[in-house]
Amino acid sequence: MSALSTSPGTPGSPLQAAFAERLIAWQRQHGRHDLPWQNTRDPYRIWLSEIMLQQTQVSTVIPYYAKFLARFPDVGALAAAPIDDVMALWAGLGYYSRARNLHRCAQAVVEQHGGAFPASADELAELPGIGRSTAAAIASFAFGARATILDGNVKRVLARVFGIEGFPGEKRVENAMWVLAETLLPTEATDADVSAYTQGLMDLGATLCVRGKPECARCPFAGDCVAHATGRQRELPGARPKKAVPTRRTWMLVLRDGASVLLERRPPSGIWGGLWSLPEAADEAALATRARQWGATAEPERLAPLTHTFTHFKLDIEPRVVEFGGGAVAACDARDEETAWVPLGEIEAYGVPAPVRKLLDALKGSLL
DNA sequence: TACGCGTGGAT
DNA sequence: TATCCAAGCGT
Repeated sequence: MSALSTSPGTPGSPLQAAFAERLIAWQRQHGRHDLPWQNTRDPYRIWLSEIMLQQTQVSTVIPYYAKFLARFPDVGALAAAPIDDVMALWAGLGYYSRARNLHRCAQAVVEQHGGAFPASADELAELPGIGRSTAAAIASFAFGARATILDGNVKRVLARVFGIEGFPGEKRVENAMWVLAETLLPTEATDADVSAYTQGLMDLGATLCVRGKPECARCPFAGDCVAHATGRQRELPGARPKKAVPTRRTWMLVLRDGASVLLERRPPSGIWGGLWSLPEAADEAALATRARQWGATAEPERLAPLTHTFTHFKLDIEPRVVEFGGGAVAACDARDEETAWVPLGEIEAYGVPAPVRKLLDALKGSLL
């Protein structure tokens, strides 16, 4: 007997029937209505925002969203842009496969759908970078489709209100939540505003039913909430299983020619896939060898090390700087598709990982 | 199916 | 400071 089948969220319960109606009423009065991607039904804008918001907080997304809209006002403009321009604009936002899929998706919409996003969640979910939840969000916001999302906000709300045990990242728990979320959708008969319902799910989780200190006193479901009734808000949803975070170490070469540095294009997959970064090596000696191969004559000098923490590992970066010894930049043939000499003042034109950007910004400051 | 994939905000 | 994890997806 699972927790789900004994909870107040059992299909047919009073709350199950009233959930959508109450949520929509709450959203209209207390939800968010002025985010930059709201008050439009333009699928392009909604899609762009939803991709950026994957695993990323609203406050972080806002400036990136504005930059993208200004540079790429519609899906055609984005599809026609070089991928390097897209990566450069995305740099700093993280999860770079999103940017590559964003570009691929724009091209698919232009080439396969005549420039118009398909209107159903099922069709949207076939496009690159659009999974089940994002497809439902776009379909409901842009087209009023009756489809449910299941993001981190919804998982938290469902786990608490309906008392669903277990870590929602676990497949078995997530599947149960998808089933429950489907049953909670407003019925066809009510002719409800599905976009208000979807926004309500997000808003409730983002503004009241937050992880730290949920504001149960203001919650429309407090009277029916399992977590509230049992004082288990802090324990629901179930925590992610702890795992040790490994530490990796890498040596980065700042090959400097005046105020320009050499950047390398990273492979399309893996960490920082598709971005431009400094040449790397696995140890000090290997880096010195690479420096000589580029034409450096002196030994690379130590710069202040930095650490960068990812979700799944910690990276210790040992930067070394050396003056380019080859004279003219053209001498080492470093201007192909994979390498580029970049003036420190033009780094933002390249997609560069956040810690590398910080390192180069500091170097630029020291040269002034 | 579990895991790899970024960065910065919140506590 | 350390830890968690945010409007998830692809493989």
